[in-house]
Amino acid sequence: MENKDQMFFPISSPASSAAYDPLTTNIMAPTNPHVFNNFHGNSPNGLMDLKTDQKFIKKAAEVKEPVDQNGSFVGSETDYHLKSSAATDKKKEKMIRKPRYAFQTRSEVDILDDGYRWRKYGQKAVKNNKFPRSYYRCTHQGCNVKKQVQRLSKDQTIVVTTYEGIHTHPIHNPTDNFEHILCQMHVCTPLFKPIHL
DNA sequence: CGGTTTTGACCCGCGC
DNA sequence: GCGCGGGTCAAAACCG
Repeated sequence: MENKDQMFFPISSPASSAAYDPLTTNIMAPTNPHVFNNFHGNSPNGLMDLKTDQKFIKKAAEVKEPVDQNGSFVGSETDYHLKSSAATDKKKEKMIRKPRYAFQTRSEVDILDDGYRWRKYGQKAVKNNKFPRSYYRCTHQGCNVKKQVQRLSKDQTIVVTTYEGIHTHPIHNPTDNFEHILCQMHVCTPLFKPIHL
């Protein structure tokens, strides 16, 4: 497969903007507001029939890596099953997982501003990858959406962002953000597809 | 001073 | 049972 770039938004980003400032960064988003509206469940033709109260339990096989050997995106399905009666309440709570969606973009910066405000709560080294994975949580009160951001080791220009959960509130700064997005884009939306994990 | 980032520790599930 | 890897916590540092 030589055409692996077709799934990406090639984004020309100012290399100086390496640091993430959610209050001032309005550029370099990989997608458009319609896509992200799906994440808080406002879209009538919502993303793959999301349900806001969807509750699953993680099966043994968790999603490991949303990208295949070719460097192309893979929407490998997260394996979920119903609660086991044997588990304790606390364990059950821990095992609940929300649907996850991964985006793959080509960008010089790790943090792609999607209009929401995020707080970083962790960073981990990833096996077989010289780049760390960062963990973020939505800062909006009551919104428990998380995302993970990491680069591919074999192509450091590619950033994989994995979202978990659905926003329960409107986008932080939709209009300004989209203006910048359009300015930054080289390719348009039809090539961009969120994949259900 | 309040919100965010950093980072080591901790927990848990899984494979061997 | 043990080690490894992924994910989260939380205290300290940082910053506007």
